[in-house]
Amino acid sequence: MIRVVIAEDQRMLRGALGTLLELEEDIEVVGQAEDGDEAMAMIERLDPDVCLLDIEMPGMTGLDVARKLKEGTSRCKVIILTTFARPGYFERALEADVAGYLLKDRSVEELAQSIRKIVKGKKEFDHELILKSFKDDNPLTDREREILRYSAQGYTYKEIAHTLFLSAGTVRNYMSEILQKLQAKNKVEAIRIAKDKGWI
Amino acid sequence: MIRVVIAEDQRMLRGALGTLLELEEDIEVVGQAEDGDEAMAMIERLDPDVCLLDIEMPGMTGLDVARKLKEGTSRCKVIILTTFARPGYFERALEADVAGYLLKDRSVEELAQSIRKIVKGKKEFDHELILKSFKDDNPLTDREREILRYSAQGYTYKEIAHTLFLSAGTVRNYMSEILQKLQAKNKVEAIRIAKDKGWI
DNA sequence: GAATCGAGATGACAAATGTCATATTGCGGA
DNA sequence: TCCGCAATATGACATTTGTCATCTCGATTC
Repeated sequence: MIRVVIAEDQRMLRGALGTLLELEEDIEVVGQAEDGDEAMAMIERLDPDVCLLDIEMPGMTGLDVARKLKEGTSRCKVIILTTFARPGYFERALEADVAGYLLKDRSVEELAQSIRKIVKGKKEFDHELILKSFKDDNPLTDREREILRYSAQGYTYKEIAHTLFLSAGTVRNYMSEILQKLQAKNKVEAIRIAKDKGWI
Repeated sequence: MIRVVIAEDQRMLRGALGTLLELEEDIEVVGQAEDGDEAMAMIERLDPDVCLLDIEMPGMTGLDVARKLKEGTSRCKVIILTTFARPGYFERALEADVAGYLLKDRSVEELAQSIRKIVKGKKEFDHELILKSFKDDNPLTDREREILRYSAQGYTYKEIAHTLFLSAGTVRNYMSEILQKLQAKNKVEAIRIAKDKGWI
């Protein structure tokens, strides 16, 4: 019997997934969490074979949970299950050594198949992801990403400079660089592009 | 037997929903669409009792479909089924005379109950929505919304002015007004706030 | 018919944003 | 050791953004 924990904040999908996986002969859903923190606690307590993690959840994201599990001693295999085919997310998932990264654009039946393969030690990544991740490499440095993130919150350069202990001019320079890299004509467009690709 | 069409772009949820509703004694899922246009065609062809429409789909949104159905002669009851408790969406749904507006934060079992009630002529709206819609009223005029939407795409005022046959100064004036209404200190923040509330 | 209102325009101004050239420092590799 | 690169800074500059007072031109209302 494969013991599974599901972490997904949207109740309808979480419940449906639970019911349908439970219908499979060889799978047992031992826990359902609605946010990252609950998932983390549940995995440590129940020691399942596999956990399914959504990325965008309140509190800890699925990627946060994956990173933490990697640091710890858990033997639980991690499957990221998300809507977003964003190369940025995928990269970060790879860094956290996940066993699978699957899109919600699959059927539950296919998901069950993937779970079985992963338990046997295989890796499963959605093809679409792999293709994208070659093309759309994040061109931004850490600093640039940080500045773009603050900008996206609505901070002015002066405020960002103050927060990061930089001069306002430097922040402007970074933004100038960002705009060129992303081929955007202004902040707003840069933010849109970067969000779209999952770079911030 | 209650005949239902489901329109939802995310395959996993669509499939799961289909399977689980099909398990109910009195419900029959007669069609599943993955975008708004397909849903529209399917509803006209199959004449179901109820359709479940996601809002954010490629092509026509669920709200678009609801509006079109209202104009036409279909007797099909519309249920909007979405993640977003945004007052803006809710208002627009009411204008399209939908029979239900439910969040994906419910279980499938509860959804089935709501479908039954709606078929009998009742209306079903998620309480959360109703509360929010009193508080967070959209303060923006149509013109202002339009301008903010263009801004959110990354257009400069000059470009927006050109598109809408206005002067650049007028566009700036509108934005100035928008910033005050939303209590934002700049464009970026205004866009963030408005998106958050579902106003654009 | 006068008062009022809303959409749109204008101009002037201040502040923020974006571009560019150039300088310093420190670090990692050949 | 020397080279090059990345991070940071500065100053000068042009452009865009945001604020405000004021104007015109229909509609609407009284």
